[in-house]
Amino acid sequence: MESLKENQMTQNPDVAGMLRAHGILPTQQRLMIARVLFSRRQHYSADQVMNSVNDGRDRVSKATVYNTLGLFARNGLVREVIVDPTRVFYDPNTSDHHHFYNIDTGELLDIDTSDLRISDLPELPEGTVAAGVDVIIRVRAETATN
Amino acid sequence: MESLKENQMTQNPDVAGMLRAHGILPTQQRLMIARVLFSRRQHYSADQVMNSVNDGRDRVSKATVYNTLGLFARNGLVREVIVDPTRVFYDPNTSDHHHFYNIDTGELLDIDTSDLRISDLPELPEGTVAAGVDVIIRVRAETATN
DNA sequence: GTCAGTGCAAACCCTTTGCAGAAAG
DNA sequence: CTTTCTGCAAAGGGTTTGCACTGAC
Repeated sequence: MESLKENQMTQNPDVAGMLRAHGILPTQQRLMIARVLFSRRQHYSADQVMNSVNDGRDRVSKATVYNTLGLFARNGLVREVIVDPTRVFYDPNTSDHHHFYNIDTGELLDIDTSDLRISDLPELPEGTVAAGVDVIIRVRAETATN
Repeated sequence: MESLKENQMTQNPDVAGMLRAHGILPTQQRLMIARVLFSRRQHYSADQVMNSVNDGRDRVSKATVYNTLGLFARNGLVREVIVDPTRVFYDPNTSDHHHFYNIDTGELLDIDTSDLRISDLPELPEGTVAAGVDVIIRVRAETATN
């Protein structure tokens, strides 16, 4: 039990604390979902989270997965990435960065802010305040014969 | 009949020709949809196109609206803008440009390329070729209490 | 014991599809 | 006349919701 806990800790520094820090009560299901997101630190669709969480014996329902991801996003624990009209991706990396999106494979990759500079930001439309900047570089598989 | 045609021409330079130039057979319904897109030159969700096209007496079915917008997008007549997981926007402006998206109102505004410069584009992931760059500046209504 | 969280299934909404009838060339 | 397009209604797929049960504190 102690070793299990230690093992988890190495991969996921205090997930429960992260949840609390974002005003989220750390329940079992939420912890399971958060561990998936923060151990691999990739991008996940709700469906992928569903599968990753439920490959073991302990199960989390679909409704809870969706509700929890929405909760995490609202509270700033993860970032929603909108690149595909058919599904939302959740990104555990909330620091300022951008994305490659492979339209053939559905793969999503981070682009560090230092690798892409935006200058001459235009004035915002009247009566609005900035809420975020998303840069998506769409790519295709080179071999795509199409 | 002549004056009607002239009137349309002022707003929409040769819509039929545009369709043909993109390899699209200009049928009545497609012309009606294209006229909506190219007379006001704004951004439309499929539903907004549906409503605009069908405010008159001549009607176009929902299936045809969706299929036609998809066809237009595949053939490069319009650009799909993915900013909201709940709906796709269609942009009759196919020149290189970016967008403001008001997450409160759903309003979409163009940003000219000259008003926003991207430099230091990172190397593409191995085995991929560029397919497009989308920059979305998300804004909120200033007064949003939320 | 009280209140928030969870699970299930059904509801939702946008979008796509199957197929018969209509229109275009 | 042949081929493509259109319309309708039904299916599809990701996401949300209603409500009773469970678990957290």
